[in-house]
Formats: sequence, C-alpha cells, structure tokens
Amino acid sequence: MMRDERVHNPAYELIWQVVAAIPPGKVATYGQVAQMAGMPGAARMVGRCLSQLPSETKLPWFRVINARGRVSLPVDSEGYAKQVVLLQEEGVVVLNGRISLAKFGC
DNA sequence: CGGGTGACTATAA
DNA sequence: TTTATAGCCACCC
Repeated sequence: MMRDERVHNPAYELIWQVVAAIPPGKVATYGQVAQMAGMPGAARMVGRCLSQLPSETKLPWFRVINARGRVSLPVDSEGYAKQVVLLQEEGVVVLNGRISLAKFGC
C-alpha cells in the first residue's frame, strides 16, 4: 500500500533526473532508466517511483515504457490514454499500443 | 524475518 | 505470437 511521498530517497531523485533527461520525442524502458540511474535490475523500483508521482509533476513520466515497447499502464486507466496522447504530441508513433523502436534513446 | 504486491525483465514452452 | 515461470528491487503488514 502506498504511503507518504518519500521524496528524500536519493535513489528516487536519481530516477527523476534520469527520466527528466529523456529528450522530447524519445522514450526509454524502465530497465534502461534503472541502469542509467546506476541500479541495473531495479526496473520495478522505477515503476514504483513513477506511480508515486503527483499529477502536477513536470517529470516526463510518459516517456518511460516497458521492454515490450508498450505503455505499461492498464488500458482502461486514465494514465494510459494520457501517456499515448503526450507521446504522439512529441512525434512518437504509437500504433496498436506499440511504440516505434526507433524512438528509443536517452 | 516472512509473506504479499507492483507503471519490470528475461527466458522457456 | 502468446502465456508461464523465475528473478529482480523496494515497501508494507
């Protein structure tokens, strides 16, 4: 169960900076973000971190997708549609819920 | 310390 | 291509 926003955790700040470093029009996987943050294998922590982000965050959380090249949020959730729209706004091609692999970068 | 959960991943059928 | 299993890290009870 989620609780307070532990924003004082250094690992979380690192993840935020990595996510913020993703250039517009590009995307990265959870595992890639974790590796760039210096914690390979901590993909789940990245997902947990993003799930705790406030709705008014400036962090480009929508540029983070799973290794399958798909949005990892439930299709019937608000975040899913929101993420897809934001990505398309930046020029990322999303077809059938799948993201063009050429868009990967950091 | 043990068990359960989650915006994950890699590998095997 | 899909689903099943196992490994992974952090957090909660």
